[in-house]
Formats: sequence, structure tokens, C-alpha cells
Amino acid sequence: MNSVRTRVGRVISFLESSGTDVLAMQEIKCKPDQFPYKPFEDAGYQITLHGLNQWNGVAFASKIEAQDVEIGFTGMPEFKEVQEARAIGATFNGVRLWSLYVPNGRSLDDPHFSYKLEWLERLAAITSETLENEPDLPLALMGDFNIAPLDSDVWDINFFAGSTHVTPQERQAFEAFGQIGLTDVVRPLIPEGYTYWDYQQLRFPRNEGMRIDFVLGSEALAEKVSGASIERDERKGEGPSDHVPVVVELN
DNA sequence: ATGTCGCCTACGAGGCGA
Repeated sequence: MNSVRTRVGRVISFLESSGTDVLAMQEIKCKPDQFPYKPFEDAGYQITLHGLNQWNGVAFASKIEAQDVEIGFTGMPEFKEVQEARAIGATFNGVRLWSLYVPNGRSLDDPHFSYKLEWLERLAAITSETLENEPDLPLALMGDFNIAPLDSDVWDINFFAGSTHVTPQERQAFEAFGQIGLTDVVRPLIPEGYTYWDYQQLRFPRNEGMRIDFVLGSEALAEKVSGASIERDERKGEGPSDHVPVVVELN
């Protein structure tokens, strides 16, 4: 979201117009005592969040009660000996959801890149363990994966030569979620379209975007999916986030 | 035109991260 405080009005408007039951937010960029609870609560949403400082920060806004909240996942790697606010899990009406902000990676030779790969590997490992114990659990990993799995998920693959988000290592880390039984539940319904456009270089007017935000569902969750959308219009107007909402409908 | 944005510290502007 690139700051919930800056965009609270837009977020509430979206929640109300869409009728969203559960919103998974990433990059709220605030600590708990800085979160704008009141407008969410006035709109009928409960907040479940994990924020440590001005960086990262993940949260849920939900009409449904959040149960079994987990801050970070078991085995989540640290960066520079600090556990960052990049993962929060909770169960809503029996559906286990994770709001995830995967490390960016920065550049291929940066320690952040190996952190990103390790973070994804550990996430896949613990999720695999969860599903081995509960094969019928409706579960989704959702958020900013900072990976474009297909060349067509970026506007010009040549532009990304030597950059993060499109490397074989990152794509392999993404595909590992498929190997443990998760599927992208949006792609079959919405095969094309970006979820992110950089603020710089007039990327949005030029439609130079990236598809890097995903909802990866277990088999039991995928069976419930009745619809999906990518809310491109949310990138328009005054004060948008650089990402747009990805919506999944369950029955 | 590095065609941007938001946070921080600290009071103006630079640093950081994306």
C-alpha cells in the first residue's frame, strides 16, 4: 500500500464499494500505535496487524473475526539480525490466510537477494509442513511476492535483464509453491494484467507495469474460488498506491 | 529530466527503501 496512513480514505472507499470481507495489506509502513484504526472500525472492519517501524508492515482488515493470529512464520529468516514485519497469518471462518511482503531483493549482488530466496524457501517449507498435517485446509498465501513469474508479467523483459524479480532463481522459488500443492487462483480467471506500476517514468500512463502480487491457494481453497479480479482502476486518481488490489471471491 | 513517493530525523534537506 505504501503507507496506510496516507491512503486510508482510498482504502476505506475501496472496502465499502467492493464489499470486501477480508483485506490483506502489505507495506502499511507504521507501528501499531500509528495505525488509523478508527476509520476502519467505523466502516465495520477489525484490524489485525504487525508493524515494527516505518518499513514493511503487514495487516488484515476484516468484517470477520481473525483467529489464531501468527506474527511471522516459523523459521522466517532475519535480515541483518532483525526479524522484519513481512508476514502475518490468521484464520477467518476456517480459511487460513497469510498477508506477505516478500523481500524485494534490491539487486542480484546484494545480501537482500539471497535473503529473499531464503525467505521464500523457508515459507514454502513451513507451508508444506502445514499442508502435510492438514491436507484439506483452505489456505492462501497472498501479497506482494516481488517476482514476475512469466516474461509477459513485465512490460519489457529486456528492461529487466540483470535485475531482480525475473531471475531463474526467483522464478524457481515461486514455482516451489506449486510443487507443494498451491496454485495461483487468479491466473486462470484473469490471465493478463499487471498489479503494480512504478511511480517513476510515467509507468502507469504508459501501462508499463508488473504482475507481482498473487493469491496462492491450497487445493481446498482453490475449490472454493468463484471469481477474481485485478482492480486496475485503483491505480488512477489522487494519491494511489503503486499496487492495486487483487480480489478473490470464495463460496 | 532519475518525468516518484513516503517515511525518518529534526526544522530544512538529505537519507533510505521501493
